[in-house]
Amino acid sequence: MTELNNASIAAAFDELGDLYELDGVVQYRVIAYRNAAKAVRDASVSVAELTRQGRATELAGIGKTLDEKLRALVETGDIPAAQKLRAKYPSGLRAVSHLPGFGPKRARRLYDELGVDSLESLRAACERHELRGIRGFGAKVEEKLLEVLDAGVDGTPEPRILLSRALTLGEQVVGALRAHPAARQVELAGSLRRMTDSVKDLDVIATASDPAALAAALTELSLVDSVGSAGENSARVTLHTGLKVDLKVVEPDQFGNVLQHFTGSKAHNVGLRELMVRRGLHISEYGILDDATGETTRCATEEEVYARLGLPWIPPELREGRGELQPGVELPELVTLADIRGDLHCHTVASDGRASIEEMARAALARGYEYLAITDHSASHGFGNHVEPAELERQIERVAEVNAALEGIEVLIGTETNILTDGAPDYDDELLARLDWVIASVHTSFGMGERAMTDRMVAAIEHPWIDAIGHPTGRKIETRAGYALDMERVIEAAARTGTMLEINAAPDRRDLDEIHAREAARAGVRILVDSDAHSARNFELLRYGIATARRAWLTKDDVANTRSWPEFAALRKRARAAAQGPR
DNA sequence: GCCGTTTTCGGCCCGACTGTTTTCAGTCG
Repeated sequence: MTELNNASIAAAFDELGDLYELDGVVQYRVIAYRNAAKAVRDASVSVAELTRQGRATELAGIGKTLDEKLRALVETGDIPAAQKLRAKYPSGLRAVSHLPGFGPKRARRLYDELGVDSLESLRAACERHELRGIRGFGAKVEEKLLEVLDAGVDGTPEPRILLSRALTLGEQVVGALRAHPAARQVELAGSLRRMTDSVKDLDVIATASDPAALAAALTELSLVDSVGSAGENSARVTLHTGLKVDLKVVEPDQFGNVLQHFTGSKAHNVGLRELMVRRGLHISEYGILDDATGETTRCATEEEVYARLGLPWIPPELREGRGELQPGVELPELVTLADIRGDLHCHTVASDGRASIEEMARAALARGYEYLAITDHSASHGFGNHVEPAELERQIERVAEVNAALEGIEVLIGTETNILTDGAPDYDDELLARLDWVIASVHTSFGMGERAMTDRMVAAIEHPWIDAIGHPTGRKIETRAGYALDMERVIEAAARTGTMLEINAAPDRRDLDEIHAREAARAGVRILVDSDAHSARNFELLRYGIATARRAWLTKDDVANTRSWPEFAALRKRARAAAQGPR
């Protein structure tokens, strides 16, 4: 049997939550399943393994009952309660309940009264005007529903947009609005401000001398394709790219409350309100109501909001309900882009990059870097753009020449060597030993089982000349899941051998992700944040790797390439082995 | 179904919007 990963366990809990909701159980029970799904999804260790060890209840939100359900899922591959409910409610009903404006209650009513059990039977019922006879439904609902069904909406969520793309657009929108004479403050909020992997839409919060004028200004931007609404203090538009933008113009004395509210996340805000209600404070986007005095406090800044709640200001990247609100928690001083002093993963024309060694080195120098490793693809890359051993010998010479010619930066000769299916690199050790730096990545045979893939990765980690693992899970955001990997074993091996693990900053990778990076750092693994630049401009992409590092609670000290070259050089596995002398 | 500076029972976040209703349930963020 294939190993149950956390994502599939979370999906099982979400499904069971939906089914219970259709069944009409008390809402808090449904919420418990949703919370459990999030806890499993956010868990940094294998929940299946945790369950087998009898430790699943250590997760917040997993109690006796959910532990039993977990055991059934791990042992049999399914949960008996889910099987029963699936037999009771046709699978098409879940799709109906996920239509816009629909939920479990309305789906259930149509099922009970009209026998609607799929999108097809729902359409038929609409066309026969049967819905208007049901309490709570009318002609308008039928009309809208047919529109939605004709548009091909099927209840599955719309694909999310990669952060890099949304942020580029968001910064253009914000820049344009800030330039407007009526604008005072203009800030991005929402998941974009939290720097999540991808976003659904874009929230902008502003203050202005003339709110209606600023709202109108948004609708007139050349980026805008269509205007949904524009009012006295808000506007909603869709950009040419399909991204929706929501602007809210608020009073300056509540800017802090609104910005905090719309930055989220939902989990953070719910957690914050639950925590504060016990202290007699009720938080909303309009202010903080104190039970004791009956007065509502409005805050001009977010700092004031958190201060009024007795908390330090929490960086947006940490607002995910992942422990940032736990009493007594010490918030880390997060790593910043300015802390980075070198990049250990980039490509040149020798493989699939666009620039020469010198161009890359000069660009790195211009960014203020103290070191740069040239790491072209190795001999079996498989996409045509690879470096044969003889070519790598010539790269060693070229890099030495550039390094000698350039003042102020250490240009390192490295490679991004492929990890073959047995875990070996695809250059021989003698050649690898002559390099300054070796990063190793999986680029082939993604389909191996978890055991074999993990063995492969651990073997690479244990290799004496492999200094770091590049994009360790191989995931592509919104496109493909990573290959099957037991990350606990990978992290343990990396910590034991002093092998670094990368946060690859390519915006569609951000791999390691924030969950694994946080766990790796906790285990004592040195984390790299690398651009994987394929052109001089690509060094800019490092900000997305830094965003992931911050979401992983990493400090400057957790990230290896915040160090000076001499300090970093000494941290490399090859340097540590040399320091220990011959074995 | 979970959980505990109101702890083993009785709570469990906040407000807007929508379409249907004469006072509100359900959905959404």
